[in-house]
Amino acid sequence: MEKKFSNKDVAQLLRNVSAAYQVKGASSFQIRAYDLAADAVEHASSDVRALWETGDLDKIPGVGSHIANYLDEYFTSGEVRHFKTVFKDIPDSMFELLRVPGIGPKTAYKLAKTGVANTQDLEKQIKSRTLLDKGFGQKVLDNILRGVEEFKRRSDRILLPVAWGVASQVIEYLKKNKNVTNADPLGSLRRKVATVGDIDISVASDDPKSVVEHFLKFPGKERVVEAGERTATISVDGGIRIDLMIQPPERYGSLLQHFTGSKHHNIHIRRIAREKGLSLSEYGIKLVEEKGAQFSQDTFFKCETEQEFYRKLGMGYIEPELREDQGEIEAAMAGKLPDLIRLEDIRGDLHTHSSWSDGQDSIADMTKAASSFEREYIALTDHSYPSLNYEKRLKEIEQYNYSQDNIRVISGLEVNINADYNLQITDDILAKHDIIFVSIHTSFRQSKDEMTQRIVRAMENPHVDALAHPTGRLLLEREGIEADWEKIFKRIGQLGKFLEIDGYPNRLDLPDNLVKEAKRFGVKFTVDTDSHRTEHLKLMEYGVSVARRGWLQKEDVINTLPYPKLKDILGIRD
DNA sequence: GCCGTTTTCGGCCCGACTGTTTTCAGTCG
Repeated sequence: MEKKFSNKDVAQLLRNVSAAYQVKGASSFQIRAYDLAADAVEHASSDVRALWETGDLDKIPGVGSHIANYLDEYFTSGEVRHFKTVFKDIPDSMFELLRVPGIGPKTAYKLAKTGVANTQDLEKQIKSRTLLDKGFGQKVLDNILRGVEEFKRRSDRILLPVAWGVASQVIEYLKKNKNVTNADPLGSLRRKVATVGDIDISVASDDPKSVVEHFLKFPGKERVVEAGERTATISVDGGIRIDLMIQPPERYGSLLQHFTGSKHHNIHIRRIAREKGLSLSEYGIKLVEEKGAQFSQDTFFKCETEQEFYRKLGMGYIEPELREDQGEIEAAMAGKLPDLIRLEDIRGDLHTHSSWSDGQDSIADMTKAASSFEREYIALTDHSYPSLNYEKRLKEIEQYNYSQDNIRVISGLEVNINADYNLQITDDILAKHDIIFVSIHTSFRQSKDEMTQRIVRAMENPHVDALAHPTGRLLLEREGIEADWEKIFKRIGQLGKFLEIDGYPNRLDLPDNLVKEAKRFGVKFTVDTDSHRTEHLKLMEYGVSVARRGWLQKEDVINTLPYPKLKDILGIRD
């Protein structure tokens, strides 16, 4: 029951209203209003139902008085009378068919009306040619069928590092064409969102035709979805779509800016541009009407770089990770953008596992590998299994520190917070280690109040330093826990303790929006890999990308400190 | 339906590709 009211469910409801409006030919602005509200709800940093409870629904940008009233009715009674009339005469199957790529509201409606029950039925009916004489041409049906096949195969989203890997291969391949002067990822991938839907790539070239031809021959290609003059789309293994966009080098900045998004960021800056009489596109900045005397009538700025693009709009350069319309535009205009943390700022990794618990490699191997990444220190934080021989493990770490001076090894543990609020092991064992992470690994579905208490009590234990992967989410697998984050952040801030940003690919936890929130409470962070084998140690960049999306600077993150300072802050004795 | 540093009314981002109803609609990003 509770699931029906998640942000994702509410967003889906609003998208369905938008689709129904499109079928019924409502005003395009009304349609867009529902789409924007749906996006805003889906990406809101708070639970939409919690906002409703406190009467703060209209604080979500894009949700105004009308939609707020409808949602009030929805949360109160489970349905909305107005929406029911909107959905009248529209078969339910339309909304399922909409999930197939290439099928929009109009087509979905038409299919549903001809009696297509769902995607399986759609596939069957296309193959048995029953739809041919019902207003669909062969080419359209072929295209839909390919969409259905793709839909069946693909999972909704891809983990950031997986997408990054595919994109890197494509970019490397593209650069083999001598007409390609530059190539970069675009979209949510470039903004380093935790999961991405498809892969967009930009290319700077004066010979787009040859680049498109080259792209269509990419070795991993499954099929060509479309191919034009300066854009093309292919799909690769697993139904992942790769979009290519090409502009000449002198417009490359405009292209990057346009397709990096986010949609909301671009809508906002275009609104600001319009107020200045400017129109923005992937071709550049164009003067549409004279307002003030800054520009002559025929001015057109192509923008070779994004820096130039933002400068022309009177803003500082906005890093891609910030482009979510979460205050970065205002900050850019006021010259108050943060100086974001970089991968090079990281000096050590504070959350890793060895073969003492569930890791694959020995402490010596983990440490050598960390040293090869030029880390100054590494904390081994094995799980606090009750059966572990803690004394022997501590001895091994101590001896290892004596045996070399390339890297400092810090003795640590990752300790479960039990459902009864107690920690997995006793304080006397905790006291013998230099860093203690606590984390939730059981009873994920406790009530919000219990969960909040559980975490706060654990953090109040004087031996505890940091909360590891705070929400416990597993991307594409499991939702995070429900807790009163504001309360938790406030308490951790008071205690002067730390929140972890876990960079493990399917965690990326604390999530970026909560990172930004926690920073407001003065909380400091540690960005770690949670490595379980030596190869994982290189995944630090993904943790850093979460930190950047959360507006963190170097000084917000304790493992940017040199060891002597880190030692002080963690209270490590010699 | 949303929204406000000239506005509570009158605007609302911009363009590519495909198929086909050859002047445009549908879909996508």
